[in-house]
Amino acid sequence: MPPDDRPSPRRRRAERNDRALLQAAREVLAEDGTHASVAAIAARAGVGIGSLYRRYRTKDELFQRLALLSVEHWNDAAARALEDHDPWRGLAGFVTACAEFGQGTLGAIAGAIAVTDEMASASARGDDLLAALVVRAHDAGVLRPDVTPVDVTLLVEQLGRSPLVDQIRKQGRDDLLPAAEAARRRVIAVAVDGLRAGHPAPLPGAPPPLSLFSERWVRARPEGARRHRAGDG
Amino acid sequence: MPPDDRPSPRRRRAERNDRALLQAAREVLAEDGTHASVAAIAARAGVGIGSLYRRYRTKDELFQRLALLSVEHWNDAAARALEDHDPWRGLAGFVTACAEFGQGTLGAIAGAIAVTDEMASASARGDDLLAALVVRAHDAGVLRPDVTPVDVTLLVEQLGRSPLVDQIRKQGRDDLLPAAEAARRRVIAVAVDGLRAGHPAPLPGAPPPLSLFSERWVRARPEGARRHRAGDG
DNA sequence: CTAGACCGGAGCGAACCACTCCGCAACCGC
DNA sequence: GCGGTTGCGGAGTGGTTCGCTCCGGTCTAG
Repeated sequence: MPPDDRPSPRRRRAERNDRALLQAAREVLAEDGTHASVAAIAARAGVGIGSLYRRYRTKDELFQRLALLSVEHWNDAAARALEDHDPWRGLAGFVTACAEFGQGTLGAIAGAIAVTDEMASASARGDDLLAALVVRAHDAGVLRPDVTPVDVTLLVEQLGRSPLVDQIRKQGRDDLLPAAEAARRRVIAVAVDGLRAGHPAPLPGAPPPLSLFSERWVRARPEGARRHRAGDG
Repeated sequence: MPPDDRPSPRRRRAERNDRALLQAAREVLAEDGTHASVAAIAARAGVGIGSLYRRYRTKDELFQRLALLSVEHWNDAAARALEDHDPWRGLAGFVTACAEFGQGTLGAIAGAIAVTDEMASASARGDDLLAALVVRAHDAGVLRPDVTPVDVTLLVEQLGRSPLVDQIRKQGRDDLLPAAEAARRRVIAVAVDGLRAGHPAPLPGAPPPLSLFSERWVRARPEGARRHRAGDG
């Protein structure tokens, strides 16, 4: 083993800054969506703009790294869920972990950044892991039978952002944050319990198609000429 | 009664424009949050900026009207739910109606606009109506006993925005919109079913305090000097 | 045909954006 | 101690977007 695994105070501070930057980016992205600014991210992280730009050459590069880490967190959570012998506890824990991690904040930059090969392959692996989780739960009869992996993914995204927490953080009411996060966990628990088997009425409509996701990450239409005329024709 | 209740083509068009403006504002607010611009709202409504500013003196005035209409929709839905003799169907229908209406988009402007007396009193009436709905459902034993009205409100807000639908709308993929909205309804159905009585494990943590809401609408801190130092202290 | 209500959008100053550049302080080998 | 080096914070910059005003054009009423 290398005896010098304490890299250097210099490097340690840089790594801490990097973590702070990524966490700040998640928070600002949750609050400001597409309009999240690098200045806001740097300020939230307590780091200068210059430091941010030494680590990431552009804003897009920062967001790409954020997206990759998010997919990897998804995969880790799914792999850990599969190790749990209880199919329901595994699936419920997976959804809860992803939701609390803030998986839903990524929707804001979908279509705004380029998808790297690394992201695509990690995401494909995530799809397989989730499919395995869902199949196992279905076989055990603990998951309501009309739920598909796409439904689960959408639920994770839906729960992965808390308007309450985001807004309280934006207002700087740090005193209310713990209560807001606790409240959020209750809402997540309610929604996750809705996945259980044994509901009287089936889900409405047909299962959602996979294309809903595959098309989400293509770059947005270059020209924003949507017409919604309200005039008198 | 006035015999002239067909006002005039002029006025009818103005009213149509107003409805289009309000709906466009809801959509743009859902997509862009705090940064929603009047230009985007007017364009989405297919209306000139000048027309928007003739009807509403400022951007804040438009948002205030939007907030008031949202509270009134909440109240109407709650009153209609109380007329349903089935306590569960009433409550579930209420949550579903509010979520699909897009009640959650309002969180973005909470703290950014002033609260009028009209909004405050309508909101107070809404609290009473929801409390009645929840009590009735609890008495009938159809609602999981550890759920409070605050939990229900938070769930409505959580479901009241669909990242998927918002982003697909922003990308202009109108062809995918129906599928996205159908998928959204399934997620809402899952989460609402989680409110039912008969779950093995109680909700985590203590019931959330009312202060989470009462404090949300106060104006944001005038000075944004939050400190999150990441330096080496 | 004329008067005027009502519309759309160009234009304005201010604010904000992503990004660059540089002076400064903390760490290193010596 | 001490120069060299490394990473740092943030003022500066050109360009974009903001909320809002104002005016020429269009449709309606009589």
